[in-house]
Amino acid sequence: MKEQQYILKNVKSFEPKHIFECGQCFRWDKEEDNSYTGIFGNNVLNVKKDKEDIILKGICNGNIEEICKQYFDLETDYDKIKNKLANIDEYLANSINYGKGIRILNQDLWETIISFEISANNNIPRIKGIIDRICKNYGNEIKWNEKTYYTFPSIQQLSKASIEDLRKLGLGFRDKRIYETTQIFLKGQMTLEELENEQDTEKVKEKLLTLPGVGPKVADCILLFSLKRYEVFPIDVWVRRVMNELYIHQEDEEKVSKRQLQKLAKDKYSNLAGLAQQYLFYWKREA
DNA sequence: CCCCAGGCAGTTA
DNA sequence: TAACTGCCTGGG
Repeated sequence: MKEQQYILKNVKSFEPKHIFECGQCFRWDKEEDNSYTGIFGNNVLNVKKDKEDIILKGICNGNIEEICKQYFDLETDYDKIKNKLANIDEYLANSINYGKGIRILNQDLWETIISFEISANNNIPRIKGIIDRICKNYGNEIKWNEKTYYTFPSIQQLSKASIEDLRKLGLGFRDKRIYETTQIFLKGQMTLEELENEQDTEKVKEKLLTLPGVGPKVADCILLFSLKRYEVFPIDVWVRRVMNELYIHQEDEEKVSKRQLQKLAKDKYSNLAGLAQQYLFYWKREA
């Protein structure tokens, strides 16, 4: 495949650092020139901000423009979304100001399911390392600029890994969960299509929750980061921290349940709760 | 040495 | 249904 390039002129709401470091993805790495290189699908891409332009360059399996429009959610008007959210309260307005270039990527469902199962009780550097090793061992090679990159393995490719193989890659207790989830999709007991085609968010979530390694938080991440459900509100330790700090009296912090936080988020942010979560999360982690 | 990290699953009360 | 606990592993 040949290298392609696509330049976004004068684009608003697109900051590589915000997009790749707001916690939604694990396969983008910062380069020395502050650009980011990542792998998604069968594409390897470098994203560089140059003043008001975004330069997208890499090896694409198809037309780079169409692929990037889809992956970077370029059809969505983030200015409109941010205006709505910023009007909700001052805290949100501040956090949006901090992560104004965030976009929710349109990520592959299979990769997102496995990646967030791996994220359980884990930290980001280690999650990235584990996923790297999985791709190196079971994905396809793509060469670009003298470097070799690896795609995320398909269901069939990952099914070649035994529980012991996965343990050797450093998955720890998550090995069995990943193995069993892979088997479920390999055997067709659940399909990616049925998840993608189901319109009712609660029904998709119920299905996701039957997978080993998928609990409420992981299910919400899959819904938000791959299935475009902007209304879900994944609560992890950081989101709990930021919600406590902003909305809960200190003496009540221990008492407020996850369920109550969910209700609070829904009441405040309604159908944009997931986007609010991203801005708050990024702000709390960076600031 | 201990503690924790973007939770889940299994067990109690 | 809420509360509690163990879990692989690597870094601070």
